[in-house]
Amino acid sequence: MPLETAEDQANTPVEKPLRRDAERNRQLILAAGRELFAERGLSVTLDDIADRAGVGVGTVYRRFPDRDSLVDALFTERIAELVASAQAALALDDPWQSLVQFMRSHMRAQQEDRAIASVVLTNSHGHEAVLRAKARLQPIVAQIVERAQAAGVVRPDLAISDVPMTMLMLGSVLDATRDLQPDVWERYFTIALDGMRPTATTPLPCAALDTDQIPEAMRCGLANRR
Amino acid sequence: MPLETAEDQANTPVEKPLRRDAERNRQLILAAGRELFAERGLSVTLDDIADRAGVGVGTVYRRFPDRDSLVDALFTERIAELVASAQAALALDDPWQSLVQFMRSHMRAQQEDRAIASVVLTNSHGHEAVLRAKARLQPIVAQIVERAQAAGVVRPDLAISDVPMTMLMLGSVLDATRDLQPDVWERYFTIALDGMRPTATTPLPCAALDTDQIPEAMRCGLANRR
DNA sequence: TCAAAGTGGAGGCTGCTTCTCAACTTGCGG
DNA sequence: CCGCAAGTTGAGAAGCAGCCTCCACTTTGA
Repeated sequence: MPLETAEDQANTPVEKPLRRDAERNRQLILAAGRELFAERGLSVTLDDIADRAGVGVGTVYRRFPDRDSLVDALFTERIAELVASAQAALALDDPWQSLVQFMRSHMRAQQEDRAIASVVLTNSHGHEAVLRAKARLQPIVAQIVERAQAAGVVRPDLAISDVPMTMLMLGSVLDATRDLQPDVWERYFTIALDGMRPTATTPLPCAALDTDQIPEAMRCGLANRR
Repeated sequence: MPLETAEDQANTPVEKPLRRDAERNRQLILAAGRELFAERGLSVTLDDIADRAGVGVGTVYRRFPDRDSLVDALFTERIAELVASAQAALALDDPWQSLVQFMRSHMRAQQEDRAIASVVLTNSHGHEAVLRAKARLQPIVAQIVERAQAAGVVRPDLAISDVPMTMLMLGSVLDATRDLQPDVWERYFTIALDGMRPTATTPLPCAALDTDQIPEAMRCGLANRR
C-alpha cells in the first residue's frame, strides 16, 4: 500500500500552492466578490465579478466551480465576525444591552453588506463552511434572548424566533431606504426594541414560529433578494 | 364638421359593448387575474392568467394591451375598498383605535392578496385609475396619524411616513410566514404598535423620511416583489 | 347569411444567466 | 533558456423565462 498523501491524511484537499499569477487573480476575484456582493447583493453574476476583478469569466469558473463556492469563501469570515460580535454582546453585564448590541451589530453588518442577510438568515447559499459558521451563531443568540428573559428586561412572551424575524423586518426597511437615508432603519429598530420591553404589554396575539421554522420562513422572505 | 362621438365628448373611450363571448372571456380573465395576483403576487405572467382563465394569451393581450391595464382594472376597486376602510377607521371616536384599525385592515388586505402592497405602496404599477384611487388614500392616513398625535396617543416623534414604512416591514414578515403560520405578522404588528405608543420613549434616533420620499423607498423595498 | 369581431397558442424575439472550450499566454523547475 | 503544465481569455453555446404577434380559424349578431 502506498504512502498516503497529505490529502488523504487530512481529509481536506491540500491546496497545492497556486502559481503566483493564479493566486493573484484569486485574490482579485475575492476582492471583487466582496465589493459587489456588498454593493448589490447576492444577485450579481459571476460575469460581473470577473469584470470587476479584471479577469475573464473562465478564470472565475476555474477557481470557483460555482457561485456557492465563492460565497463560501467570502462569507465564512464575515459570519465569523458576526459570531465574534455576538459573543462580545453576550459578554456584556447588562442583559438588555446585550440584546440591543447584538441586534445592532447585525443590522450594521446588513447595512454595510447587502448580501449578508441572505447568507446568514437562509440556508440557501454557500456550502458546508458557511453552514458550520452559522451553526455557531444560533446558540449564542438563544443565550442572549434567554438571559434577557430571565432578567425580565424583555416582555415575557418574546420568543427566540422573534429576533431573526425582526432582523428580516428591519432588513426590508434597510433595503428600501439605503439609497435615500441609510440610517432610517434606526427609527424602526428603536420602535421594535421599545415594543419588546416589558413595559409594552399588549399580549402578543399569536404563537411565535418555532426556531426550526425560521430557515423556511427566511427562504420565503428573502427569496427575492436571491 | 361631423357630430362629435361620445368618445370625444367624454374624453373617456366609449366602451362599445363587447360581443357576448368577448365579454364572457373578459370576466374570466379578470377573475383569473384576481385569483392569481392574490395567490402569487404581481409577478404572475399574462400567460399564467390566460391559462387559468382558460383562454389563449392572444385574448388577454387583445383585451388588456399590457399588464398595467389589467392591474388598473383589477385594483381600482380593491383600493377603493381600502379607502373605505380607512374612512371607517377615521370615523372611530378613539384616535388610537382609529390608527390601529386602519393598519390592521391594511394588513388583512395584504394577507388576502399578495399583490396589493406592491400596487398601493409603489407608483410602479397600474395607470391613472389606480393612481387616482390611491390619491384619495394618502390624506386620510395623514388625518389619522395627525389626530393620534394631537390626542397624544402615539409617541410625539412619530411621523406620517412611519406608517407606510411599518406596513412594508410587516409585509416582509407576512411574505415570509404566510405558508407556515399566516397570522404571525400579528406578533410583530403588536410589537410595532407598542413601540409607537407614547409610553415607549426611547427617542427616535433619526429623522423620518419625507412623505414624498416614500414612493421611491417603496419602489426599492418592493422591487423584488414586482 | 356573411362580414366583422373575436380566438388560440405556437413560436419569434429579447434579455438574462450560467458555464464551456479551443486558442493563446505565462511561470517556473530543471 | 527551454518546454510544458498550469493558467487565461472571452466569444458564444445552451438554457430559460417572459412578452407579445400573427393568422388560420370560429363565433356572433345584424
